[in-house]
Amino acid sequence: MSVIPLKGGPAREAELLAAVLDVMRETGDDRLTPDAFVAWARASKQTVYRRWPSKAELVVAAFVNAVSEVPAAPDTGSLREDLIILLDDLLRELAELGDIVASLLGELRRNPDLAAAMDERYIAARRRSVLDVFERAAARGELAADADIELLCQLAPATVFFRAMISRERVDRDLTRRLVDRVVIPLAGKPANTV
Amino acid sequence: MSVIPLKGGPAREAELLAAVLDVMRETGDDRLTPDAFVAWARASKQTVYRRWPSKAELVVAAFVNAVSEVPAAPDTGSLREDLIILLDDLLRELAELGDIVASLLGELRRNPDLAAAMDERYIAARRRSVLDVFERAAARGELAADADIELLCQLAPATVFFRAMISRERVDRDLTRRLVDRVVIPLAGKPANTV
Amino acid sequence: MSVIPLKGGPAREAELLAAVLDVMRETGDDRLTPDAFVAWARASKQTVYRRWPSKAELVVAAFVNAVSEVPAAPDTGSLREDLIILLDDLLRELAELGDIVASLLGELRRNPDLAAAMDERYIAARRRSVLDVFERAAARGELAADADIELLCQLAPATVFFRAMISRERVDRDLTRRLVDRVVIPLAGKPANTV
Amino acid sequence: MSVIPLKGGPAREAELLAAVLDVMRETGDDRLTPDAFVAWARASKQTVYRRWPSKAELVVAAFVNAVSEVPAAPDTGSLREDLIILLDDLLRELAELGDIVASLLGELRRNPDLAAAMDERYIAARRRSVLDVFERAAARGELAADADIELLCQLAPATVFFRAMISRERVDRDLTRRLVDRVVIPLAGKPANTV
DNA sequence: TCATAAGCGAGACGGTACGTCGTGTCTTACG
DNA sequence: CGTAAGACACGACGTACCGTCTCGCTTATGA
Repeated sequence: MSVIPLKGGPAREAELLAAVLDVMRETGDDRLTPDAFVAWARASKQTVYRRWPSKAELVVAAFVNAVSEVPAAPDTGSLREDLIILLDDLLRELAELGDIVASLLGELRRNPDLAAAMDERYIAARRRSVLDVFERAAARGELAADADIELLCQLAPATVFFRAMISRERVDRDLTRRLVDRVVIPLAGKPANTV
Repeated sequence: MSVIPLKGGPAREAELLAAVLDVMRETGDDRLTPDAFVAWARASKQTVYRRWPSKAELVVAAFVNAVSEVPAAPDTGSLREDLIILLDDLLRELAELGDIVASLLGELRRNPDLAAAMDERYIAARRRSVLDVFERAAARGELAADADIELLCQLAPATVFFRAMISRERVDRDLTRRLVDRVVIPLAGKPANTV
Repeated sequence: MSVIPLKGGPAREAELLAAVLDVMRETGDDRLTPDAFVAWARASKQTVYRRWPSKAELVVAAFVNAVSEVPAAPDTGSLREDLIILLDDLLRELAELGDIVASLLGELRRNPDLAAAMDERYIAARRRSVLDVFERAAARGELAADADIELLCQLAPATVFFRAMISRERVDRDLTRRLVDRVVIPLAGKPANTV
Repeated sequence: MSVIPLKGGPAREAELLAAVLDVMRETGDDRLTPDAFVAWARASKQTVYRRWPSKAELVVAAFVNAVSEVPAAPDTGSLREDLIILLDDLLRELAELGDIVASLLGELRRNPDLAAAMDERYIAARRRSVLDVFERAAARGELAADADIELLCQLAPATVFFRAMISRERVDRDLTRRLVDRVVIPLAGKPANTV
């Protein structure tokens, strides 16, 4: 019946995860129904559910697969430049995958396993990148000794997320620069007047 | 059949909205089914759907109804105290209604009307409170002339939301105080006294 | 609000019953919903339900009201002519009100009160007419002494009803004449060969 | 979750149709609700609605399924005996399924597809049986040459239906014998032996 | 070379949520 | 008090969604 032989094995896995995003883009947003998905991917329900035991797990897997290709933390030698690069990356991500994140938040809240996977494979990874940037800046002596790095590294991403997810305000490169130049750098840097 | 006469009119509306949260608390989280709800509230589907054309609209209405009772912005005479009060209020709200917000974010993203209602009745109202606090502080001369108030007033709530909704980190009074003392006040305050 | 003063009293009753048939004719068939009815009749639910405790009772009342205007049994002096007149009357009735009868049969079957009302005010009345005709024929000596009048008087109406209600076959004046000339008269009349 | 595997395919179809009558018998009469039915049959709404697009179609299908098992027309060699067997069969059917027929008549009247199915699978099949009986009688020379067979074969069933459905009079074996002996046989038989 | 198993596409299925519609009761305001 | 207007409780009805299961086919691997 099928003229095109269908692949199996791990290659299929990536293909299916990519199909998740394709269907979401196609149909507009996060309205991904199993039937629509398997029809689009020419897959069987069994093939999908064998790998990911629920739709939420599938979507999380597709999401972390999509964002896992982002390169390592930048290292321009400047805290400001590194932060801007990271935040602009986040901007792009949310523009493309924000719908998925939003649709997952409810599910994550009541599924600890899923939340753990999302945290480990996405949140923690990004946090690591930001911390790397800050640690390099500290090594370069760009940071105040008493800077609350844990809080500092969260302020800008939190604000970007807040505006993208909750308050639905505009999020653009102007915002990321304001955050870096008026919030993070002033709080992180050695105060000029103490020199 | 019914021995207890049931209320009608606008009084019923508030009763129904309160019932939404009751059922959600009862059943654990956002699993509010129309049948369970009308059974709990001794209401008819029509009675509900006449007022709110979908479950999402009902839940949003219940949410904004629940948070609309919060009193006006605090005015202790101190920016720091005012901010701490506001953030601790936010803390309480998210502890109680965070599940609802999380479960709504996906829906809000694809329903502009719903997002508008949520923004107008919740986000914008809270923003107004924070802005009031900052404006009073400015009037008292507590703020630097060039402070980016729009950004400043968003940093702390955004971080609280981020940790409560996305990164699922602990959110407590210690956090709100760190945010005020190490982020908002340092960025807002006049650097005059350090000269 | 209403510029036209609305009637009350028994006159309204007949008006409402007539409205039942009007709405049924308007909307095609027996799909009579209480809301549609009261809107059409500019009446209140209470006004209707005070008089007829259920939709079925209302429809039965409207039906018997509609068919109660049929004149008395014919008396042409000829059994054949009388029967044809009666059957053609039945034909007209079913053409106009057959939908109502059909839609009522299920309800009548499980509502003895309704069935009794229908029987008394419609079935029995018609039966009386047919029996009258037969009795006059018997008085004229047109009937065989051993004719099973009870059965005879039912054959033709039963066949008309069967074709109109159950087998949905064509029912016309040709059929009524066949019934009279080939069934009822041969069975009722004195057999020619016995003369 | 389900430990007992459930059948699929065409076997399920007959099972479901049988369940319709079971539930109807259980709940008394035609009060068949989709929810009660699927619960009783351990079926899904989709499973039912995929096959029969409405409750009415389901009930009609269950009815014709139930009556389609009736054996072929009797052939005792005697028109009278054959007719009595057929009418007594009809009697049993109406005693068991009369409620269903009555509750369907309204729906059949406004749904031509349903009426066609009912006619083809029930009415026409029964008519064929009666015609067979008459044709065999004609072949045996039991019928008058000018007998209106089309009408004749309808008289007795019509009367049985009329009394069972419309006039709600008693329908028993005495009636069927009266119909055969005083109506059908006298009208059908050759008058030769009376000469 | 053939058979035995494992993965797959296809899709029916059980279960449940969701929103619409029909029926009869009740309340409110008006005449 | 009876009425018009219409909100309401109750429950039937049909659609959509999620995850499980079965069937037959293809493809690898084993004898």
